[in-house]
Amino acid sequence: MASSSLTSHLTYSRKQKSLGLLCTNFLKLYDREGIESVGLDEAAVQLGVERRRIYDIVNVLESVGVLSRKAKNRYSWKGIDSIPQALEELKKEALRENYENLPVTSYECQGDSIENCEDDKPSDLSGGETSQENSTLGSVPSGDSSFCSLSSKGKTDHRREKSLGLLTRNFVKLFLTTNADTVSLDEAAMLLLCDPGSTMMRSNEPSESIIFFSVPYVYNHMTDPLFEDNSAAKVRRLYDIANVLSSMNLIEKTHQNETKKPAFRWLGFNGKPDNDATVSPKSSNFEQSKKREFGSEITNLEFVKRSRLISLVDDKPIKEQMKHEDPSSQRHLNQMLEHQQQQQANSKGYVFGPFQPVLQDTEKKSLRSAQDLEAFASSYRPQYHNQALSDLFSHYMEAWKSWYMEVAQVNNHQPKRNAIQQPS
DNA sequence: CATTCCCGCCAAATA
DNA sequence: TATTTGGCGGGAATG
Repeated sequence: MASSSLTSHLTYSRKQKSLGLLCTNFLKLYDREGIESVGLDEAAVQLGVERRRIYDIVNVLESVGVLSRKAKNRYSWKGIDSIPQALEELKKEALRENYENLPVTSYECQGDSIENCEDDKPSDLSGGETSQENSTLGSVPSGDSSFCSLSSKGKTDHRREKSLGLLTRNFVKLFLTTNADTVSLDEAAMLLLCDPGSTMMRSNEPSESIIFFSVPYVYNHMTDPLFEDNSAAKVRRLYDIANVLSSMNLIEKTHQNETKKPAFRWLGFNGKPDNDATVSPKSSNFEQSKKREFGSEITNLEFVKRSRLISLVDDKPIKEQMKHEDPSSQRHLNQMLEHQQQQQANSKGYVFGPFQPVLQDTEKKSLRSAQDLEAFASSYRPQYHNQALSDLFSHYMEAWKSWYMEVAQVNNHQPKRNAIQQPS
């Protein structure tokens, strides 16, 4: 009770606590001179969110080079300016991986690593949810480790490296290695986190280059037999990532073909100006080095936060208090802040528009060469990162082909429920 | 109804 | 062991 809300009926909105907004605030709070390291606890307190949330954004941010894990509870701040560098790095890495897997179609090495996500779905009888603790067996140590990036192979095979960070990287790579700048949610979902135990694939002739963007109808994991109930759940991670990424204007949410399915468009660094009412909207012809600025000045957020921080800090572990103390008040406060922010931030979620649009000469040069490589790679047919993805890709290519044909022949109503399962 | 995605339980990973 | 990380999916808000 006692919610009051005399001044304004704060209609609770999910937007107010989205990861995107959180990311924006995070950036606004730390992306400035003088910051060289951030503590998770402070961040959580400053932003008024639970620890868990910080992990989320920090993980995706790290994938883009904004942060770097330094130690427990500590990250070193690299800054937004480090993004292009990181992207370049990612691109190179992606291309490298592609070359490795280029000559596909024949998996000589026995290997036959099970790799990839779990789910497997052993025979077992369907149903039976409650809890899936029988996870073991399927996931034996070693297994995947499918991603290459520098080193890190033996040692503690990050059992954990299965999502978010990796997912983000792959997601970005997808854009970096493709000339198409738009990918639908479903496609991304399928490429990044689908993994049926399928083994078929043959990919005899990839005549088409990128099928993605020429597929007549959009793929929908909800109705894909290969997706099988589970896995569809992981799409949630994509949403998370997408939100954070779009808060930095690295990508944009759109629609594949006009009233079609949702998709993401790659904006890259120095995203797009978009209608942002911050400072000079479009007066400057050149993207003069106007430095990125996230909404120029934070709202009076700092004040309140500060006060709260202080009061809490006063003399004991903040988070302790936060946790045990009735969270409603804090939450309330927090909501107010976010609300304010959001208001000033237009109703689109973009708070800071163009940031650091100019590239260094060196970087430009590097980019150029990278671009060449990319073109080369593209003309040579796109291939995807991890072998896992490559496999998946070819596999789906086949599936798509059949679907395509089917659709082309019938060309009636939407293709629904295609008999494609049971590849073997 | 379908899509988007926040919340936070609880298990690995670490200190 | 205690704490830190962070999968994972229920289910509420939103379209």
